[in-house]
Amino acid sequence: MRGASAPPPETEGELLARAQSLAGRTLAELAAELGLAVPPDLRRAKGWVGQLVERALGACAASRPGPDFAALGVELKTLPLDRHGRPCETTFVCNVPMRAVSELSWGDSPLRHKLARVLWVPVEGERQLPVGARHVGAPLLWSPSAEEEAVLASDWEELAGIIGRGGIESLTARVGRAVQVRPKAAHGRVRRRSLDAEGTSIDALPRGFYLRVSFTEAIVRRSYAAPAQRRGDRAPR
DNA sequence: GATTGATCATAC
DNA sequence: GTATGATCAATC
Repeated sequence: MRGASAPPPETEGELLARAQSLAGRTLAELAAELGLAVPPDLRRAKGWVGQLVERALGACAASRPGPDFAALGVELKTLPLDRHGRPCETTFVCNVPMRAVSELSWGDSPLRHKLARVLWVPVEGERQLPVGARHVGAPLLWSPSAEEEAVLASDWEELAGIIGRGGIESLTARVGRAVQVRPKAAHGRVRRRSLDAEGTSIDALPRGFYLRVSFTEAIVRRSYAAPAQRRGDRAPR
């Protein structure tokens, strides 16, 4: 992706204010300001919306490891919503550290670190809407509540336990209440070193941790339910 | 219609 | 190939 990029925000408040200034704008407007072309659809540009918002907010380069806003310790996630305010997709969090997973407790897991502080930026995501016509919604700076963290930690223990015992090949996306493990690769022939139940090294398809729709839906629903107590506010536009 | 398993683009 | 950003599309 070519084009310009905003300077990085220096404080969380500045980041949030900048994200709020994006609310109500269309992706075509943001793209024009950054000198970027809008793709006809996302089939061949699946990360385009996320990268566009990264640039608009001055996040670090998209391909580098670590938080999007390194100095602030904040991770940026765009969240595609349907007309009812429900996420259209699950949310990728991080790759599964196949071999190290058995040595990691929830406290030092990549899952906890990635989700410690997240700036959620909702974006209209229905496929029938032309990409450029989609609106950015009101942002939400989030950290897991005690209840949310308890669910995430329990999922980590269960999923990491299965993988740590060499069960990666038998692990399906049905396991986990808030988090699930699914393939994460460029194509089906990609392999990564893992361990089977006997501790023998095997080559397995890389996997990632994803947040279920029900979990992210609850996050956005709560955040817009409170302000909506004043007369009939609805999902962000 | 929702979910799972598969896949796409880009930077280094 | 690895890591970033995710959505697609077959199937349940």
